[in-house]
Amino acid sequence: MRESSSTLSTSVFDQIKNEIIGGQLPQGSKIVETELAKKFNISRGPLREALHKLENINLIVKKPHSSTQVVTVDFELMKQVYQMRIVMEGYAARLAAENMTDKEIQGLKDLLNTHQDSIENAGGESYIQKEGDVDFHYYIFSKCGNELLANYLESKVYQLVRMCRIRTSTMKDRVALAYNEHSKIVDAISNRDGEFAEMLMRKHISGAWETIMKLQETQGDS
Amino acid sequence: MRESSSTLSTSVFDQIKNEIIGGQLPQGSKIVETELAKKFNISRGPLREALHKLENINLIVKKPHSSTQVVTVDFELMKQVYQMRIVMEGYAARLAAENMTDKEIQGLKDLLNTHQDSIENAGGESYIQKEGDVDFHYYIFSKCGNELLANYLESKVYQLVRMCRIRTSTMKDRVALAYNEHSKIVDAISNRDGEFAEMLMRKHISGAWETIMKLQETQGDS
DNA sequence: TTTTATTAAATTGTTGACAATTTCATCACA
DNA sequence: TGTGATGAAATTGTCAACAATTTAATAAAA
Repeated sequence: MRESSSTLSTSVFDQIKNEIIGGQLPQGSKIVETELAKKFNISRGPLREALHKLENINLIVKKPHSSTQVVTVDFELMKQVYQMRIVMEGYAARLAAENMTDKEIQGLKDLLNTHQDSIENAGGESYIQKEGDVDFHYYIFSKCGNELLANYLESKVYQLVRMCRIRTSTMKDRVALAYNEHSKIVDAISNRDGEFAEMLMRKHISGAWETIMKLQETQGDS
Repeated sequence: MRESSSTLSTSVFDQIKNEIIGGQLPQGSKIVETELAKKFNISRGPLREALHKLENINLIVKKPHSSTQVVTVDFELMKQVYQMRIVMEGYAARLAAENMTDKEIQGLKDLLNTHQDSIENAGGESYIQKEGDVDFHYYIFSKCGNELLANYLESKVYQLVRMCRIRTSTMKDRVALAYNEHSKIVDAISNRDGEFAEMLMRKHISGAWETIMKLQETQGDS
């Protein structure tokens, strides 16, 4: 996506991040600085900085003088992550209704239309909708007017969301449902009804979490 | 408070943090690694790690290859910080009402009583109540059952709150008012009414923000 | 056999020197 | 006088060696 790798540390940070999210570095696996440094052909200095950044976005956990591990996204953590989404994205929707410019709201409507098209054309192809879902949520919180909020969601919450293998996108039914819910949220924002937008967004994400929980029960842990 | 400084990096991190919050390192002042390293008698390695951590809790801002500055807490940032307090602490109160054990709720009631005593004894001495206010809020979000949420408030929000010089505690009237509002919040939590607790907490912090805004207007910027 | 010291190996924390980049002052030129 | 190029100083980024700490492996004792 972004090509900001002006320094070795940030470059390696991006690479390791992708490997963790992609699963090449498995959850819970032990991280040894010397090994990783050799792997990326850098010294331990910038590597340690990269690891620090990864720790700060909750992708690895460190104990001083001791072990460093890739985070394990268990059920409890995922529950907390979705609680954070519920409260933060809910409020972001409220702020968006209050602060977005008319032009930005029009952009949101356009985004929604492209998603509708892609759903119709792909006949419910889940992957596209999944990306669409992410785009939709990104659009709202990145333009809500509160950088602290947007930055936290992007840098800490969504990294962990990506690491959750079980996705609502695997449920075909939910694609259309999600679109309808998105549509109502856009209406509320367009009507400048912040309170309603917040409530709808909370319900929307709560619903996604309920779906994940059900899948978790039927599929077992992962 | 805490004496966790098992490593040079964390120790210096704590020291610099205190200097920033205390004002010895003024807002907006330029940070030079070599200077700071000399000041604390450490090399630049651990210092850089400390600076990275400080960047992560929003106390300094870095541009790659370029300037590093202590954050400037202007009105816009403070507004965003209080928005975050409103939404996150509101939700924490909801979770607390749902998740706190009976014993923890009793502890909250006890805490409230000690505050009442200190108000009566000190005759409205603001400092004590200010600390009491902080204790009250800390107690709730640290026992809400969501570590991510608690950690966020502690590490990213409250550091910035401390840097805001203008405090509601300077208004004597607000001390008693705050106590009453705290009391109602405790009742809602005790009654396991999460929705009400969230609403009350939102109102409580919104009120504090309104007070700050008024002071800001009369006193001018700072 | 189990438990507890003791010691060696592995790993992280720290340092000072070196390289790359940016910033700022100086000077030439229009 | 103002503007842009040039180079020196300051500052950050990177490296490889060293020190401190933890982990494990081994041996001694109960």
